[in-house]
Amino acid sequence: MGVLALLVRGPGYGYQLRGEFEHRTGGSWPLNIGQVYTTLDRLERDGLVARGDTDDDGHVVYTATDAGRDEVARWFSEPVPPKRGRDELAIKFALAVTVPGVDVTHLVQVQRTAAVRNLQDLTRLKRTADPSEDLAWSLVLESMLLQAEADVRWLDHVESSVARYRPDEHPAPAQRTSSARPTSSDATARSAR
Amino acid sequence: MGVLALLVRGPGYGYQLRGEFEHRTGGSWPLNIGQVYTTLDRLERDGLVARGDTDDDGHVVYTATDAGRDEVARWFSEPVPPKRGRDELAIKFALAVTVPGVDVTHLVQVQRTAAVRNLQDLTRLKRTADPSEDLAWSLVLESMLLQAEADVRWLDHVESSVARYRPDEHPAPAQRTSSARPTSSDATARSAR
DNA sequence: GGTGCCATGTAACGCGTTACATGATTAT
DNA sequence: ATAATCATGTAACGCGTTACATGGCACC
Repeated sequence: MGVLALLVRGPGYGYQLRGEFEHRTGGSWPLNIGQVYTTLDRLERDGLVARGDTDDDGHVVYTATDAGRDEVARWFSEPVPPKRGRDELAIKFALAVTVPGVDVTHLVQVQRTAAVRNLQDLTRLKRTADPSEDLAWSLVLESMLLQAEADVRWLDHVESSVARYRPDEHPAPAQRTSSARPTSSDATARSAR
Repeated sequence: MGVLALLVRGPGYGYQLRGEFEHRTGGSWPLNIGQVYTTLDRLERDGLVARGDTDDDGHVVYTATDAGRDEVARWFSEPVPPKRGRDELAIKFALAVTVPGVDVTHLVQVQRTAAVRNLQDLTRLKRTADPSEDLAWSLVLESMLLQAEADVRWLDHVESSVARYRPDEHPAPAQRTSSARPTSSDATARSAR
């Protein structure tokens, strides 16, 4: 659908389409060039694009057909399916709390470290992006940022849940001074510590 | 890895493994039974599980090998790869603001409606879940909830970004009469020509 | 005369999805 | 009896990923 949508803008050829797609995502979503051509083949097979003659520069130019435009219009008018789960992070912890002998607390630490680092990288990237220049890229960046924040929040939730419901798998932090442990509150503040 | 991890708990057979996996996710992550068997074949091929004889009830029992246990242990010790993008929602909007003639504001509305509904469904589900009973399922539920919340937040961000940086594509809500409200059919018609 | 980018492909592999086939046991 | 559930598979299809092959062109 991404390639097809780009062709709705106007005719184009494989190599160029990859470049435009990757540009919209600031290069963070590498698109294999081989797949672009096989995708164009499939789109042609399904009657969504038409392969034209090579242009003056020898490029193999494809054009969206009416059926292709309809398909894109439909894609843009329908919401994406709710995509139930299939998040690897969630699956991993769902199984980690199921399989005995897994140090869930340690796993939380490992994952949070990775998530926070990811958050920092994205924040750094954000400073170099200009939404008035590359609106698509800045939107994608913000999407990844919010996703990373949600990951950190969820990891906090996992940690406190394990502490609450599986105390035996949660070796207490030695000090039983005060249980002034923030249960689930501000994830961003905690992760910035 | 999910099937393999379940086998680390102890021997099991295909049908049973699917049941346990789906139970951990409250049935919200349907696992095709055919794939379970092909997956077991592959795991056996790779030496991660061993196919034993059929038990007293005639079940084909598989057992995790040492290599399989190592593999699971490694999986649980390493963070999930950051998974750059590939979020359909983000891709859709990145292209929506790229392709001319797409009613981005309307698309935001459609997506937000779906996201909010999703949020309500999940919240309703959450009330029926007991974390002390099904910790895995309640963690997965919370993951989906936070994801849905992040989606809504991001959609708000998209809307305000479009209003700020693409004011021409953001028709002001100045509907004083039976206004010419841009509908999906308008978007379809526009992009289909 | 290399190095690197532009440009178009082909081939192999893995795996998720769907559909279908088959038979045993259990419930109504 | 018959419908549902348990249980084990096979086959076809689509598609993402990776690797490889080929050739033109530009730049140093």
